[in-house]
Formats: sequence, C-alpha cells, structure tokens
Amino acid sequence: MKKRVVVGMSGGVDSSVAAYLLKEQGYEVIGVTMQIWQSEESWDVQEKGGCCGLSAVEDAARVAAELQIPHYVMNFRDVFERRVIDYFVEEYVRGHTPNPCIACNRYVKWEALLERSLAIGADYIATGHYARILRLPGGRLTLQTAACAAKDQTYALYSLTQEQLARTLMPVGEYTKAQIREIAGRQGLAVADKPDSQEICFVPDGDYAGFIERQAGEDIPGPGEFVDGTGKVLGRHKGIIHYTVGQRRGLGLPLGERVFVTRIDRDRNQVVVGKEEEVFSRELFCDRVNLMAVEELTEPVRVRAKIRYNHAGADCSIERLPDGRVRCLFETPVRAVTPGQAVVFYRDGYVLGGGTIL
RNA sequence: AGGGCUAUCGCCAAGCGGUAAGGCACAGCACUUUGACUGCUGCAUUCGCUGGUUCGAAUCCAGCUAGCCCUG
Repeated sequence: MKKRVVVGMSGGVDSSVAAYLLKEQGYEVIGVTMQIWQSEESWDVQEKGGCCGLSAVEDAARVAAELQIPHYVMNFRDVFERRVIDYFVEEYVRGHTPNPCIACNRYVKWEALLERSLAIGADYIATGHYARILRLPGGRLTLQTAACAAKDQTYALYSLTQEQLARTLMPVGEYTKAQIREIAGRQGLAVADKPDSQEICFVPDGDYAGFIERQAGEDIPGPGEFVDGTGKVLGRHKGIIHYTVGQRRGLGLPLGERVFVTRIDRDRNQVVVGKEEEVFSRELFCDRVNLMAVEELTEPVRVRAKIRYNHAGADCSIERLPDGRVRCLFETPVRAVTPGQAVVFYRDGYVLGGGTIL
C-alpha cells in the first residue's frame, strides 16, 4: 500500500519539484494549494509567485496535471487571517517586528493543513522547503540544514513539534536550488523559470505599514518622538509601526552621521536611535521556546544562534531560566536583536530549538 | 539707534579670483520566501538679492535684504 502524501503546492518551482520527487519515490501524491489571503480579483496583481500567493492556484493546477496527480484547493483564509495577519498587525502595533512566515508555517501549514490532510487519509504532508528531517540517535526528530546552505529554511520552521515532524516530508532539502530548477526543466514543468518569491506574500506592493494601517484602523499608534539614548528629543516619527530595530533608512534625521533604531518604546510612543555601535548587544532573552533536538535544556549549552532569517549565525551559550525563558549570551555582540523576531539555535548543523525574542 | 558677524543642495559644511568637496537626509536599483542591514547609482549650470571690478567671481567692491551677537 502506497503511503499517501499531501504536497502543499504554491505554484512555485520548489513545491512543484517536491511533488515530482515524491511521486518518483513511490508515494501517492495529492497536490493541494492553500487559499489564504488574496482574492481572485487580485490574481493579476501577483505575478511574482510566492510561498503562498494565489497566482499560485493556476500554476499549481497546471503542474499537477503535468505530473498526473490530483490537485485540490483548500480554503485556509480564516486561520491565515487570525494567526498570521492579525498576529502580524498586533505585533507591529505593540512595537515588535514579527516574522509572518514563521507563524504561517506553524499554524497554517503544520496545524491546519496537516490536520486536514490527515482527515483525508494522508500519512504525510510535504512542502518545498529547503530543510531536511533528521532522526537523531536518541530517537528525536529535528531539522537538518538544507544541502543548499544558501537556501536553507530551517530558521522559519523551528517551531514544528515532534508529532508534526513525524508527519512531514521535505524532499527538496537534499538538492541545491540550481538542481531543483534543472529537475523542473528536465521534466518540462511550466514553472521551471518562475522567479523566486520574496517579501511578505500578503503585502505584494511592499508597503507593509500601509497594510497595517488599513487593517488596524484607529488602533494605530500615531506620530511621536525620536529620542537618543539619553532621552533627548531629535525629531518626530511617523508612528512606531514604521520602524524596526537596526533600521537606518527612512528615519529622516539629518544628524550628520548615520543613526539606527536601537529600541522602540511603545509605552512612551518613542523610537530610540543611536550610533552604529549602540545597536549591538551581547545577550537576549526569548520565550515561547520550542525544543526540537532535545527534550529539555537542563544545563547551559553552546550553540550557534540565528537571530533573523538571513543571518550567518553567532556563537553563544544558552540557558533555561526558572521562569521558562531562555537566556542567550553571545561571545561577540550581535547586531540588532529585535523583539518579535525568532532566535533559532543550531548545533552540528541541525536545529536544537528556538524561541521568540523578547 | 549705533557697532560687529554671517548668508553655498532639505540639514550640516568645504571653498578665499579660474570655472560648486564631503557627510547626513532623500530617491531608484541590487541583494532577500519576514522586517531590517548592506552595496551601487542619482541628487546645487549654481553659491541671499541687485549692481560693479575682471578675460574670468561663490570667492574682490558697493548697496539692499535676512539672521545672530554686542552696546544703548
């Protein structure tokens, strides 16, 4: 009896090839495209493709036909709106900088999609993510960084549970991006040359601040002061949702030297700025911790931590605190530790765990 | 009311008779399956205004205007 796998097909090259590879490996493959945000009318707006765009549906359906596998569209708009959009907006309003892709993976792909896939009799779900599932000697499952280091996406998947990992396949993780495109081309898939997706999928025009304003309406914090580390007022800002820690451009402060956002003070509605060196810090705290490679952090561990999606990683020591948070002490100060972003811990090329930066 | 000083790109600021540095800000592009960072490119035919001297002036001279300071 063939194992049945539901492949989340975004209409992009990666997930298309994932479907192909699984079929080749002998699985019974069912293609599913998730409807999450964009309405049909805006299809033409979205040309870039994307991990979740809806231009998506047509491309995915075409690929499914080419692969001769069934293809369905599932509606996940409610979950997406609640767990990704609302979360995204709320985080910005409280002065944090969210990573919507992580929330989408966790709640939409690995909760909603997995649940529904199991409901239709699937044994696994699969995606086109660049990551590899690894079973450690002790039996625990974790994510090993992709063969294509430049495309590795384990960072955005750190929140997956053991149960979810046990039901997941990520065939693309064994290949480089070039190989994936080559496979797509060799199989004559229509999406072989489709450009990589980028930027927030539900804000196609890139104006995320405008998006938040439309979503949150009157709850948006208004203009306030730019201050330096001593509290000295340097100017007026447009509202805290327009800024993030480490940001330089768009501040409009002609101070003679480059200044960066060092902190966002929601209570005072202030944006604190400082010189380049002031944006580095030696430690951070995180909560909402998910451990993957180990069951618990019983003692301090040396790991490599990534504090944002495109971060090479920095060596540090992590330690579980009595209140459940994890303290992370870096050997060399890291740039722009940003509340709301995820910190993911790696050891020997696989994910130890991760959390949300406080 | 006198005396002095200063007026160069949105901000700061070089320039001192030979045909407008630079920094910041800003814009565009590149990079990027989050926000950022970073990189590249662009950004004053014109120097408060009006005249004058000169082959040639932002640079010298005169007047005017504005701001600042000092003394009444």
